[in-house]
Amino acid sequence: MRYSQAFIHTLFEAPKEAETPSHIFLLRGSFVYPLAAGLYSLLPLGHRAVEKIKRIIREELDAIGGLEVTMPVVNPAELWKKTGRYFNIGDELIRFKDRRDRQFVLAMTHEEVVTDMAKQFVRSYRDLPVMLYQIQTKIRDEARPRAGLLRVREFQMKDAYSFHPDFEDLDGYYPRMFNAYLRIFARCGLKSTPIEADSGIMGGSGSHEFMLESENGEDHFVLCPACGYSANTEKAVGVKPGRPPCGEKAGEAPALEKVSTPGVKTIAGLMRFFEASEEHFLKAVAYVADGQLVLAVVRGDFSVSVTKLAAHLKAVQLDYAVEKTLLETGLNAGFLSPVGISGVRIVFDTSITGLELYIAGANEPDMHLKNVLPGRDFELKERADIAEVREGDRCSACGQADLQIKRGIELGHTFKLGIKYTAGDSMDVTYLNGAGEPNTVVMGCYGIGVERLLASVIERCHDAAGMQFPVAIAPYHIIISQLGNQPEVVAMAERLYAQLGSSREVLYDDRSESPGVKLKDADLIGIPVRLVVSRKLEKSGDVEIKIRQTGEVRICPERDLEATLEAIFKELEISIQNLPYMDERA
RNA sequence: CGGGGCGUAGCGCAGCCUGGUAGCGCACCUGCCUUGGGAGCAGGGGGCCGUAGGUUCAAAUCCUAUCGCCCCGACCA
Repeated sequence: MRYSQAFIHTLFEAPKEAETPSHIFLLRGSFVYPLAAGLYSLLPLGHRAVEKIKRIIREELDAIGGLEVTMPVVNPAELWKKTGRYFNIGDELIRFKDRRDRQFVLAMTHEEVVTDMAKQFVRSYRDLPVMLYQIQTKIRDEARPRAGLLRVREFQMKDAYSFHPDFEDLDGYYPRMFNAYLRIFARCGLKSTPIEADSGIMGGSGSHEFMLESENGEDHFVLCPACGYSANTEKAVGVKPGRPPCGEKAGEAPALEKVSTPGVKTIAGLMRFFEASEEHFLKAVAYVADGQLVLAVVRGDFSVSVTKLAAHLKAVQLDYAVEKTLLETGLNAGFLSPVGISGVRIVFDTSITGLELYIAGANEPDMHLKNVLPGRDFELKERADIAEVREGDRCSACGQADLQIKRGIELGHTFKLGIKYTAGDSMDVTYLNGAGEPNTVVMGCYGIGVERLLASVIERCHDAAGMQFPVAIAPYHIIISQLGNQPEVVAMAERLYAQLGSSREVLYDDRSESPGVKLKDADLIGIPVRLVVSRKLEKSGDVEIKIRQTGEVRICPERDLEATLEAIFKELEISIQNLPYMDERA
């Protein structure tokens, strides 16, 4: 492709809205063009890179028996009502009516549609297992799109769904998908960290998110440097350290004491007032879980994990309680306390024990309670792990090291769905087993955001000058930068373009721009191999080869060029195939 | 949805406080010249100052409303 015809319009300066590297370079490099918040067109370069990612995904999924399909984005609402998601999902799901006033949704994922297909066609155990996948547009009215392609409202997702005769078969299949995911990300040049993810109300027996460690990610996960335990902070369990002795012995506990704390509003203020550190306080937070008021209580040095609390309560909808709700129940926002209230479900975190004294709110303005003893001053009935794990908490898996908290981008998610969508009270999908008895089909589902994967590669592979694509997903393999427009230079560049074009994807920069412009553009768009043709080189019959990733420069006689390039590409491609985590294939 | 910031040429910005003929750099077009890291000279085109009201003789500038975009948070199958 000739650069002058390639619809590439790079930007000298980064548009001001862009802050993360992938966002900046995607815009500057003419890969994407923004249409509205979280909506992007893919320009020719971006489109080519995305198509290459899709090809890798197809190869890996086909290799584990996947069958590609395409399902509609417009779905009848009826189907989504059957699984309950029409009601359970908030504004993120776009709902609308057609001209006949029939209700529809724009699919944000395709469990309903694919399960409907399975219901129609899976009759016998002979039809199982089967894995269907598609690479299709997903629409989600995200509350806050951000960072270019990292979080958008319309994107292409590879979503795969597997159907199994029983949980055992799903458990057997799941590692194959797990490893296909590792291979897909590795082939894109990324080392992904699989972490345990929340399964919450979804039930099922397991879920993994594949994270790319990145400061610009929006997810947090913990990692144990000793045993490798890793999990989303929403789910991760750490050892909660006991608190240092506070001078009082529980056995001879002093009586509950009400203390006036006029004007003391903040935790910091209370700590000064009582001359006590955070862990001596009870922190109570009020939520409304599916319409029911719930008080969550954690030790003062922890915070409530909304995900863990929702999972514990099996709640579909969990929101902070508004002050009005609290007043109606006789509770006082800001001075919430488990002491002396009734008729409200209270969940205590496991950090709270009946052996320590605490300071708590008094449920009335400007009053706190001292010497609060769980078990004596309130019933310590419902205890669960509802606190968010913290950096430095001891690993609960091995007990050997302190957990680290990392930021990451979620590249993909695999999920043992179980029978959430196939159960009798959902879409009721059954097959006949060998004995002629009806059994419920068991499902798994697996997703990868394609454009996010592209952005993630750039987050990881770039320098100050621009992107540095691995060969496998670069929009072109080679860029020929013709410097100078003397006839013999042009002739040489044209010759190389014609010659190399048969075996490689070549972008030929034929513009009559100054050398600086061409070289900067070549760096910016991250083509792995750059060939320079100039008057000086032409005279000696040489071509300059520069490898984008390493910056290595070689001068090569024209007659040796093809062989040299093949050797270079072999090396570049092998260096990806040989990454250590490729050995994790099952 | 809460907090903050920004809307002036394709991009980056100045002008706004203190109202009075809309500017700069890059990009774009024409010509000459130049070709190893975003060249030079000359000429040229491009604007409903986000939108709508209001104040005023006069509004990019002051007031009100509204829309859009970005960042932080909440939320996120």
